[in-house]
Formats: sequence, structure tokens, C-alpha cells
Amino acid sequence: MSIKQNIKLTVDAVVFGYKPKEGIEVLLIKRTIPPFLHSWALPGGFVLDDESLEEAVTRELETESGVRINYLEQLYTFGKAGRDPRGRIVSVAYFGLVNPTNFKLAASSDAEDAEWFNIKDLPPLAFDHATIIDVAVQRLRNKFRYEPVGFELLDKKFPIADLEKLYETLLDRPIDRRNFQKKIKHLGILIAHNEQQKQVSQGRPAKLFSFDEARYFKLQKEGMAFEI
Amino acid sequence: MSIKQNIKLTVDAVVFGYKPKEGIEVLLIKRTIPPFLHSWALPGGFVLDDESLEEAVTRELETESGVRINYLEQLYTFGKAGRDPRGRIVSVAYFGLVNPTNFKLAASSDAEDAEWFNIKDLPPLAFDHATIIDVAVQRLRNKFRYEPVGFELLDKKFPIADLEKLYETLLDRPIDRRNFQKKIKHLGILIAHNEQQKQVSQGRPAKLFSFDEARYFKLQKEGMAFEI
DNA sequence: TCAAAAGTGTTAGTTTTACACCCATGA
DNA sequence: TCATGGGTGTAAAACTAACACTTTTGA
Repeated sequence: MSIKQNIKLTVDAVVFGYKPKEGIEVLLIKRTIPPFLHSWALPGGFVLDDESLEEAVTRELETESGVRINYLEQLYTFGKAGRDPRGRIVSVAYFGLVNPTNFKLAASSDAEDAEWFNIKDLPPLAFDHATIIDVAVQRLRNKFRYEPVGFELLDKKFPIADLEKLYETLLDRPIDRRNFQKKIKHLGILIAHNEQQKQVSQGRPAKLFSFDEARYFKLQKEGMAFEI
Repeated sequence: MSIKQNIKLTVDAVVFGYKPKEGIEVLLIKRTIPPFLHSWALPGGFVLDDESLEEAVTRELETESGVRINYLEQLYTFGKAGRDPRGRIVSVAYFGLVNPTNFKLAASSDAEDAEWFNIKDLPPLAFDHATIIDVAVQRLRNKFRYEPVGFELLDKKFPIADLEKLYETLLDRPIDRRNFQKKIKHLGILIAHNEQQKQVSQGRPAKLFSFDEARYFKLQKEGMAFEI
């Protein structure tokens, strides 16, 4: 190839987790190499010559934080000159969802530390990672308006109130419990179980539901309009 | 920078035009250099070291086809190894909309020819450009469900039927004229003019409308739910 | 028996859908 | 005067929004 081009390519992952008690969190790692040594940053790194972009993100996520993820979509490519002090570096950012209770975070060789941070309370970040997270948060906040959301974020079986809280968090306003249930049940994505939540706090124990995966993924693919 | 990485970065543009009579068309150029010499392909090319991705697409579009565009959004980044026979080349694809009647296509130095092709009738394409166009068409087909569409595609002043035909093309089914008008007028994005369409064919001449740009761009930013 | 959270229906208002006749123009 | 396409309203049905009392449990 005769082209002279001095651009390097990286990938970064914005992985969101949801805890009904805490809200929406994002996975950050603490850098062990300059630039931005010891700063918090998104997991990510250089793409190898023979791996796909998806393989690169998955690999970096696993080696830097121990998180193995099954939902990842491409978010946006950030390519402004000057976004990295080392030179011209273009980064393809990915957007992931996980249930954080399924993992023990394991900072490994490439990262000093890996932690969940509430998106309302982020530390100073390396590079333009704050911007990338902003874009990802917007994407998340739009996503649930045209596809179902929750499968990757909640436990396998969950009380309907957890799903409702997720939607309240995304909408950033209270939702009427009865109308929400009508709407969600009408979508047909929930399966009711004859089990009740083990008591964690006071009050009447809630019935548990899970997602009807076939219908959930069908709606995810086809799209829908969710308005509440 | 110590990293050894042998990946090159290109940009490609999927520019859609709309002609009420013909439907939705995409701008293609005929290649003057190998690989895929003389094949039809998307306008695009290598990113220069000191330009942003947007600058790169705009430049390539203008030099290859003479199209100067004012609506461009990033579409997706295609990075599978093997998508380009010259080596590992990652391409950031952009999505653009123009009114094709505003331009004379001018194939220049870098392209043998530049032409509009109906998206239902594409020639064989270079690289993975057919896939890229597929992704762009999906994007276009989703776009009008959550933002207004038409401003970049139609004439400044247009009969409401042109807008309706655009939506029918995107939805790929007929729309009730009266309900469509109610819906669109209710959005408040149209300004009625006291002018009538110059006769092009038979029948009663239509009133002309234009977009209320302030309101149009407000809805575009905020999003909306369009269902008809 | 009290406090906490879950379960559950009805009504008014709004939105959506389906549907057909008359009007202005050029041929 | 005919053919073509444009302009326009109403009624039934579906959906959305607002609202409060009862039940189950643990403390």
C-alpha cells in the first residue's frame, strides 16, 4: 500500500451497569501507563492488525477489567485531531450493557483498578472520555424509546418494580405504577413466575418476572414506540 | 508513539437524494484507480493526517462528485479484516442527504463518472459498499420515526404531496392523505405560502409549503414520535 | 398493629383510524 | 366536459393519563 498515513486506531468501551438501589453506573479503569498515568479512563486500547474491532474491545475489556460482555454495539468514532497527546489517534467507541451483580471486577496487568461509577458522579477522566460517556448516556436515554431495555441489565428474575425503576432512572421522572405495568404487560415481553422475591426489606414480597426472550429480541429488532 | 500498527483509515459517504418521481437515490462514483478499477463505489478515500473525519468526507465528496453537502452524520465504522484487498483498512462511513436537483454532478480528476442510482436498482459495487449502503438505508428508514425528515431532500417550497410521497417511499406503503396532513400540520413544522405549484402535469395546482426551520430543527434535536 | 411496598380498575380525555365528496385546472 | 390530482371533516375505536384503596409481609 503506497499511502502514507500516520493515524493509529483504538477502541474504547462504555459499559453500563444498573443497580436498582444505586442507578446507572459506568465501568472505568485506572491507567498504569502514560499519558494520563493513574487517571480514570474507559477500558480500551489499540486494535491489533489481525483482529476485528469487536474482538479488540472484547479483549481489552476482559484483560483490563475482567468483564465478559454479551451485549455490545458500536457507538461512535471519535477522530478529532488533538484528542490524544501521543499523536493522531482515532477511537471507535462501543456501548455495552451488563448486570454488574454478575461480575467480580478484576483489575489485571493493564489496569491498576477497575470500578463502577455512578454516571452522575464521575471522576476526572483521561482524553476525551468524558465526551464519549456523554454520547453513550444520550444513546442509552434514547434507546428505550424504540426498543425494550432491561434484559442485559437486570437479574434473570426480577420484580416489576426493578424494571420500573430502571425506566424512571432513564426518564428521570416518576412513572405511574399501574400505567407502566399495563404498558409493559401489553408488550408481551414478560413471563410471570410463581415465585416471590426473597425479602430484602419491608413490605409485601413482589412476584418475579423474567423476559420472554423470543418476543424481547423480536421487538428489539423490529423496533417499537414506547411512550409513558 | 511506540505502537506498531498497520491499519489505514478511510471515510466513505452514502449520500441520498430524493426525487418525488423516481424515489430515493444514492450517489456513486466510478473508480479510476485499482482495486476495483472502473467499478461503481461510494465516494470516499484516505483521511489525511491533519484533517478531521468530517473534513475528509466533505473533501472527498466535493473532489469526486462536485456535491457540496450540508447535512452529514456519522453512520458506522466498518473494520472487518479483509474488507479491502490492499490490506487492513478501516472505513468510517457517513450518511448525507441532499436535494439532487440543486446539483450538477461533476465527476472530476478522482472519478470517471458520478451518478445517482435508485436504491432499488444498484450496480455491482466495490469493496463492502453494498453492505454500507444497506446500513445507511436502514438508518434512513428509521430516522423519520423519531425526527422530521425532508428539509434537506425537498425543494425549498414544495407541495405537501411531495412530502407525503417521501414518507410513503420510506414506509413502503400508502398513507391516507387527510390523516397525513393533519399529523404533519399538527407538528407545526410547515409554513403555508400563497403560491401555487406551476403546472407540471394535470389536475388542480397544489399550494406550496416550506419548513419552519426553527421548529424543524428543534424537533430534530429533541426527537419526536412519528407514527402513521 | 403499624409501616412499608405490592397489587389492582375505572373514567375522562386525547389520539388515531377509516372513510368520500367537491374543487380547480389543462387537455 | 372530462380526466387528473388537490383540498377538506366527521364519527367510531383505541389508547393514554389521572387517580386510591386493599393486601401482604416483617418489625
